[in-house]
Amino acid sequence: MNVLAQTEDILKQEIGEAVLKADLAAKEELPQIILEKPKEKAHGDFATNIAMQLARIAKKAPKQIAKDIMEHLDHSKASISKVEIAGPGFINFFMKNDYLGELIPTILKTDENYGKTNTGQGEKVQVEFVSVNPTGDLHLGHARGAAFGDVLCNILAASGYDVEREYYINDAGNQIDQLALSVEARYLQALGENVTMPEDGYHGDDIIGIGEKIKEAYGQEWKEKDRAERLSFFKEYGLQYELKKIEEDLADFRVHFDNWFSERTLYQDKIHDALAKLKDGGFVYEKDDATWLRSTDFGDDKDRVLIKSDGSYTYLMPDIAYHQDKLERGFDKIINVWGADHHGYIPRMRAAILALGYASDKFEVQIIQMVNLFENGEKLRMSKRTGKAVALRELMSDVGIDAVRYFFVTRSNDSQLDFDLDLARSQSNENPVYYVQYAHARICTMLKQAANKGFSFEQDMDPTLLTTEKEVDLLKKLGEFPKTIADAASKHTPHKVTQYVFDLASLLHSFYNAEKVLDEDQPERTKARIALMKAVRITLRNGLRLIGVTAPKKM
RNA sequence: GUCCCAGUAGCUCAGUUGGAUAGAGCAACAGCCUUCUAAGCUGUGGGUCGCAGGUUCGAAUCCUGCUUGGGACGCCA
Repeated sequence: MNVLAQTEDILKQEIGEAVLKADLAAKEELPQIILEKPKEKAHGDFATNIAMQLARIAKKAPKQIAKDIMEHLDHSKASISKVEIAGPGFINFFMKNDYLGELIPTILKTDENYGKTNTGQGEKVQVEFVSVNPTGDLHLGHARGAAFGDVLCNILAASGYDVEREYYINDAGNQIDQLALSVEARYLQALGENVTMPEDGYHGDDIIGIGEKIKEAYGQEWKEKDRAERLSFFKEYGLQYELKKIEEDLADFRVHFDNWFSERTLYQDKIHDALAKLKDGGFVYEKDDATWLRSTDFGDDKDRVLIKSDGSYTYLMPDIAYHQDKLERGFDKIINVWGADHHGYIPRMRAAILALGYASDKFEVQIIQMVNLFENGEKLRMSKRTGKAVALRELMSDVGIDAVRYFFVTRSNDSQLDFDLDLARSQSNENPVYYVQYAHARICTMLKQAANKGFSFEQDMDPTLLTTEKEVDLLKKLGEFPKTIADAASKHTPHKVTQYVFDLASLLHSFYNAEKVLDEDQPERTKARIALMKAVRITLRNGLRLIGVTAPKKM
């Protein structure tokens, strides 16, 4: 499936044997052989720095070592066409690139599976993301987390990991009581009463909508009722309303979850179990009428309250129980996608996990840095409280789902993102998503033309006819796709997929302008190029699918 | 004050677990549509990789200090 990786593996092995044959190092001294793809084409298909690494062990100059290795290489076994020594001791390999011939048939055959590998080997990974409190609209920052988490899951799944997507619903505790109070205020306001919003209430427009809806459905009915009963009803009503809206917004954003986990379910016994376990370990103590976790034993900079002096839990306590639950479900790794404002929370969570007796490397947090929104050259401040935040829904209809998703996964997650609304809105070449989609649409048009002109789509084409520089560049890039995805998956860097897809589109456009695909005078070459175009189309589409962006047939 | 993230071309950002002459898009400039989609292509200019030390054959990358911007430091969530 991954022909490029096979070529690399064989070459690495052959280098290793050459080192041994040249008697430069003993087998156990042999460092890991690293092949890199040189930036300069003139430096070959692969390069290795092994000679420099061996300089100490072999006690020879790197250039001499490189020469020794070169003389002991089996060229035919490793499909090498030429070897050069360059710079301080790099060995550059120019490959026969036979594998490129197999590439197109492989891609056409595997089609929508091209790019999938089993590098994850079925490792069970759970990704928990978004997990917004059901107290307001999803805004820009959440959208970035949603896009990141979703694409991360996509590439993990494509690389043979066993992935589960989970959303943690904070449907218990203080913020949900505040939601009930906010709904109450909006309801009474809808009835024309002059009530002020609670101090810690939620001021979003959506809550106003809830108040209106309750008024429409029930009129004055809830105003008359007992307050506790009323608040209890408003709490459930508001929660269901908010959750439904969040789920719909996410679905429209093409983000779906396998599991929606309710915080409330922890209150049956899981919190007690977790607390008991922490107590058994001796990591819990009482002070000032509160119950504390001695998280400083595990690297936190201060101890943390688990149960407040009024007897209620802090946010941390159920969250510890939640993480214990997740770990007990047998995942090899749980990845949490959190906003930048929660990064200070990591040490205490990690401490709790250690206190519970789990290995801390099973727990990973990906921090999504802030999104700064710009409009008319001015920075807009986002805040849930002021209700001025740009909602995801608004953004999707404004800018388009493809552009939003693409934009968010273009940047590395741990770097802040400036989102220019005017730029994202503009349906022009400034927007990179069109560039990639256009490449796909272009190929589709070509293939349609090919069919109209009666060119055959047979797979019996001759790949050796693809010899121009642009063709070879395209082929090599196509061959890198599975490795790129696997790499992005293992390093948890979805933005590498966006980068790849952009590079491939760029090569396609360049090829398109330099060479004509459909040429009646050269039927055999045309056949080969049509096959190449089909392979590029498949790869672009698969890449875009991983990002969650559509691949239009025409634009 | 402590901790986390970032500082790379005018702007927004990449930079392959330390590699060769640091890249892309946008912006600027000059070209390319009787030819499969010009939402495209080709070329040019543009850099003290925040600053200063250190580690080594080699540092944008690793270490230390400093500096700038953002964020977090609650018996809120």
